[in-house]
Amino acid sequence: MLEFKNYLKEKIHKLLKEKYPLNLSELEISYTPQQKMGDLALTFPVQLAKNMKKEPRKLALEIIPLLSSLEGVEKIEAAGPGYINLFLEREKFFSGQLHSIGQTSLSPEEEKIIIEHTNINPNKAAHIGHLRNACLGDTLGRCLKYKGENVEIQNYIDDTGVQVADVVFGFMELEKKSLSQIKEIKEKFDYYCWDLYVRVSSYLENNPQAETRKSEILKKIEEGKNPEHETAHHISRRIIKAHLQTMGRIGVNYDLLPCESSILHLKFWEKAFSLLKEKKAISFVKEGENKGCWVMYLEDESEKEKIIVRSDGTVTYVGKDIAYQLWKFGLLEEDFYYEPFFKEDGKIVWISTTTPEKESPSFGKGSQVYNVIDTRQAYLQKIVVQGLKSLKFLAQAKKSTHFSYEMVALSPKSLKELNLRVSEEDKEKDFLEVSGRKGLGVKADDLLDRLEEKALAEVEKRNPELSENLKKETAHKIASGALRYFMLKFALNSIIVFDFEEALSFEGETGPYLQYTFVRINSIFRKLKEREGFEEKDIQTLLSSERIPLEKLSESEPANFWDLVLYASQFEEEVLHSIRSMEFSHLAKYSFTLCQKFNAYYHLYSILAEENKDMKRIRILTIYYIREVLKRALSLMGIPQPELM
RNA sequence: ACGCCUGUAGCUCAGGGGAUAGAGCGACGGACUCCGGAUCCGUAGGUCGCAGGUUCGAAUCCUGUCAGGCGUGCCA
Repeated sequence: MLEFKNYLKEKIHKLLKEKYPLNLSELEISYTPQQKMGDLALTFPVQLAKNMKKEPRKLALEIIPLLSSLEGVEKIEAAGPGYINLFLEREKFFSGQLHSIGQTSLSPEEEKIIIEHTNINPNKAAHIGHLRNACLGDTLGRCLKYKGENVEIQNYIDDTGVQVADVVFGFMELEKKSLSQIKEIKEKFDYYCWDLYVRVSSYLENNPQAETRKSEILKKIEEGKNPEHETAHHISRRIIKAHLQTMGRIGVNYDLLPCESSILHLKFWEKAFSLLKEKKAISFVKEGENKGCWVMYLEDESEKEKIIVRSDGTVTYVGKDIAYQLWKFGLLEEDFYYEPFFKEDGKIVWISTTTPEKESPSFGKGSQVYNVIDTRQAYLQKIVVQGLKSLKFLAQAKKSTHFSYEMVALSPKSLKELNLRVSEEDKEKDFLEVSGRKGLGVKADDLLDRLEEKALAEVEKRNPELSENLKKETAHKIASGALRYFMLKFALNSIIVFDFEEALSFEGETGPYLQYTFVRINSIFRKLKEREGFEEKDIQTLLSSERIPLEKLSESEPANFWDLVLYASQFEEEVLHSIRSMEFSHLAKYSFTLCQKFNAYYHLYSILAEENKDMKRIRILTIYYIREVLKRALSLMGIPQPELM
């Protein structure tokens, strides 16, 4: 449809530009609210009439005869306040759609796009908040790749930060464990650290004098070559592996893990610092409360300046982030070294190091960068972009996108279910922020376990004859699909107040509903093969042989057929729309509606039992078309496609 | 105090100038001897927070206002 609309726009513009003041960009083509009004609606006459001081409806009627040469259009009508509605030639359109399956009319616009997502502190297990981030980032990546873009996924690891230091403190000071003792811990390590981190946080709150030791640990971790550093390194690497495994469960993976430790040791910041000073992007404060600091002034003068380098000479988090952002664009004249870290499905995830390695791919040097971080980081992201602007990297500043979304919070009901204790003050609230520090959160693996357990029970109920392995594999796919759809279906601005019952649902607007639809279609094809020996390759014969006699359809079928096909044809428009608006709930909603339309159709018209050959052929082609579109939609959302369920 | 976001059906949310405001859940009532009931069909349920304004047209844009959330660290 995207391609067809582009053709229409250009053609209409060409036909009308002599007579009317009309811009190609203003020529929006939308859909009619009802099939009987036609398929596509041109709304421009209303606006045009205003500019020309004419009556809209008259203008529409005046224009219609000029459009008679549009290909693929059967009928044109004036409608409503002055719209021009187009009726498409159905057979031609449907046939065209079938023949172009597998081709895309989207095309890349960038040299290379870098997406940074997940970014979990490597000191505890991943939780539901991290899952939202990963699902969004991963889906963005999948959609951009579908569009043809060259995409690199980075997962930034803050392996030298205070959060890791906290857990090092816990092991060394609270548990008095040596590194070898830590290595011997057999329990799920990210869970172990989750609890320890909570203990440390409350200990530090009650024992402020311990901060001295913590600062010392932090410093030693940065310095390297000491027990604190070794411990931190062990913890972070082991937890990163746990995170990669967790994310692997829902089909999320990465190309590169850039580490803060590498940024420190390779002196990325020093390079960025001299650049910032050289271009006068930051200034040294001699007077006042920020005396001795290097600060950046914001474009928006109402906002106060942001400290980049503290009066003791240490750099803040944003400072390091500016250096990292510069590197992503290839603007730093410095690079990491890389080594393989983890293998997944034969694909290597690389990690940054400080020592040269024999062979490694090239990373960074993006022409566009997306940072997937929740909305609470909006201020800091703004400063990172300001940094680029101040350095006169205006093009890169424009191509730096904060992919912002609201947080995941916990409902009071979920808290109760988790047996988490909450302060009196927090009890009053409608929802509670997830907090690793307080241990308030649903661990990602726990949620996935529960989803898999429930899915397995459902599979067991329906397909008891399957092998154990197949049951488990199917349950895993359903669990993953349920979670991914759940994380995608909310608009970015919407806070997800997490509720178990809702998240564990497999009915209604859920991932499994979409998967079920897909399974049903495949089931028809499986039966066609079993009963009639009809195979996939026969679809191609059906397609190429003769025309599709839509006139053989009767009663309500033409309308239902056309409604379904026309909607399915909008897939690529939806993908593009989702990318442009960075709102993947559009894609989720679209896929759901497509399934609803299919399921309604499915209940009305049978395929296997249909005796009329022409009708059967049309229906087979229809469900084939829907399956192909649905397949692509699911894969863009990272929702697995089970054989059965 | 300032900045950003949110307020739509009992609940969770779509729709973000255009034709009759939609889903899911929950409630109630139904569905094929037939391709999978994780499905489908129907009924009830709405002053789109409130008040102004712009427009041929406003849930949508603007202003004000009320309510809630999140930011505004020499934390990360």
